[in-house]
Amino acid sequence: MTRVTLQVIAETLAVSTATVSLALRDSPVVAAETKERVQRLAAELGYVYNRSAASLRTARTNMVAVGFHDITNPYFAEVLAAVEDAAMAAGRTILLATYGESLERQARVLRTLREYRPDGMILCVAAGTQKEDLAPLLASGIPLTQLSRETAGVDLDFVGSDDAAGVGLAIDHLVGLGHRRIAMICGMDSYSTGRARRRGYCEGLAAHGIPLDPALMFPAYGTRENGLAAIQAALALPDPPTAAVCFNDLAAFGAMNGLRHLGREAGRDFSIVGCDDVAEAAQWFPALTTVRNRQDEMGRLAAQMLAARIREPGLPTRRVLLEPLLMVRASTAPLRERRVATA
Amino acid sequence: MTRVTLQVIAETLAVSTATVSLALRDSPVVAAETKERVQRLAAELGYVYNRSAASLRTARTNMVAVGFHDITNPYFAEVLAAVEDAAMAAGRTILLATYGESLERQARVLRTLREYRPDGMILCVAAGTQKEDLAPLLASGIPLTQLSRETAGVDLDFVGSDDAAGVGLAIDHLVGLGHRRIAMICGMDSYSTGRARRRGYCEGLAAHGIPLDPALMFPAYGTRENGLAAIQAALALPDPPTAAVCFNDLAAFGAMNGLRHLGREAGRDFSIVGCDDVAEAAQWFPALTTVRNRQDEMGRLAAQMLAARIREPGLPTRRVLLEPLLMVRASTAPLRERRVATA
DNA sequence: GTGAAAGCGCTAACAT
DNA sequence: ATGTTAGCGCTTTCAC
Repeated sequence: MTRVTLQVIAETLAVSTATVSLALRDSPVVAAETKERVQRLAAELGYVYNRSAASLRTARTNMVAVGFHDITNPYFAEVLAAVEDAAMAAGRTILLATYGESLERQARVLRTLREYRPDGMILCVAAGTQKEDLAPLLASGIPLTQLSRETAGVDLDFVGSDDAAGVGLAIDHLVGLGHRRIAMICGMDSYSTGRARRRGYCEGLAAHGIPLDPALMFPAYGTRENGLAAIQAALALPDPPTAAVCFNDLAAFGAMNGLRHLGREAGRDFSIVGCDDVAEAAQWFPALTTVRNRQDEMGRLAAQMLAARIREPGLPTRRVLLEPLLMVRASTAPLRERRVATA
Repeated sequence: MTRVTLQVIAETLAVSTATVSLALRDSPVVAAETKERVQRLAAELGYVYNRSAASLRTARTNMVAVGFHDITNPYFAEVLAAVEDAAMAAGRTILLATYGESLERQARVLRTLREYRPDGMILCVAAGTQKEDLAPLLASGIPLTQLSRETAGVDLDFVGSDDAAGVGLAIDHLVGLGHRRIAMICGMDSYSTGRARRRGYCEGLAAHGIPLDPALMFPAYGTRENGLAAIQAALALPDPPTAAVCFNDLAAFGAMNGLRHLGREAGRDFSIVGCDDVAEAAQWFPALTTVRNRQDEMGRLAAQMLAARIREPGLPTRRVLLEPLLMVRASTAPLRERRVATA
């Protein structure tokens, strides 16, 4: 069984491969009757277009490479789904790779992705990524848009959310409820969202005249486990907080859980605000008050911005910050003085 | 700025492209000194291997196409992460596409994926997929392994979990706690996991001599929303259940939530068992008793089975069912007669 | 409206 | 140890 290529269709039909190629792409220049015959035979023989071959010729692959640090975090899974959807709608397929927070693995992965010659890339970089880490990519001039996390000093399209503003919303809400000792749980300085959210925290407190207490900040990656550990540490403090804003929902879930281990409950005798608004946030008990970061829109926008740049590489660079939205639910409550309940 | 290919390296160094090609792949046949020079110049010029070109020649792409119905469900996101990890470790990159439960979109997607000439495919098919839907793939002979959901009547590698056994474990557990009116929440007959889990439900009840009550089955896709709706319907029954096993964790979360809307609580006055054991299951309140389906192993195994078949296409077909494991946590409790509490 | 021919960048025989 | 040559399957001028 010989593999079926344009060649064999051309020969069987006694036309040229050029004609077959045109016919299969439904070119108006080919006679309707010829098109018809070609297309029928192609279907009959089970012809499958070979994109590698076409790419070699056209220098277009219709692939978008997506490099994410983590797709196990529901937030990024949701963003990825949106990217995939938008890309597919535009006729492009996703080439996917992940690297955790490893710069070394990220470097390897980015190189490999590049070898496939995607038409563009969408990246959410690993923590600690510097301008230099992206140098090969930058030099290659491949259309590139950064998503969620941005790298300092590079002139690239970027779509993320206004993280500082988002945390600001959370602080305003908590202060409005009477809280003044507010912890910041998780987030790190090694990636932009961590920095921005910390900034939002600091500025938010300042705006309300609340002095910053470094003891109330618990830097760590935003995971369930770290959220749990942080809340425990926070409540062990001599002068513990009465509320916390968390770097992301995962950390918030962990924190709410940790609270429970200590016989406390978010929304009753402690207040927790998350960040992201993943699908399960609304379903938790108590339902999580959190900052919505619009993963659908972020993914879709990233795909569209990339598409625009592929179409027109000379475009000025865009940096879009999605407006966050506070979703007030049940994990926050007015401050009430805790009665001393030491058994 | 002319693009750098083997050709230009060859010319600058006054050697042949064959030598350059060999040298870059670190072939032992090339003189060490030559290799050295070639590799240095390549690095200097920022040469990037062109896999499209290589693929055309070698008929290998080192891509694995992954077609999933949904990556927004944390279960599949976790499986995907495991697949990606294993594939990357074996030097392959993931080409990703999703299609929800749409057969029409699935058909398009599968065709597109095939055009990229991946070395193999890993598929979790859309609900309702029949043998005929996979016919083009089957005919093409591309290495293919099915994951989680299997299609009746096709002779393909498959890795999933022993879903019937898993639900059996859940039923045993609930019956052991004294429950006899046990609902089955979500799951549909249009995909194999739905069928298998329903079978596990029926057989589990039968094994304990409990008659099957069709009114206690609530077929639907396994989503949070459907789980919530189902539990409400279940509790509105004249003779309501005292426990439920859910098609998956998402449905279980929805059900626990629905319970709460009705003033009830899983693990106290109702028992809920999930299926999958996604990351948040252990963190829920109450922590979800659920059947662990080992997404890590499933993803890894799928990648490995596919790799084996790529290496040796003649291999006999394998069908592996992972042994499920019941994780007993806090959402289940001994049956106690409800005091009539109608206000 | 269709065909001939060249070439995208690489690898694999085969020759030297 | 290195070079020559052909060709993977497609698209694109350019002729006719």
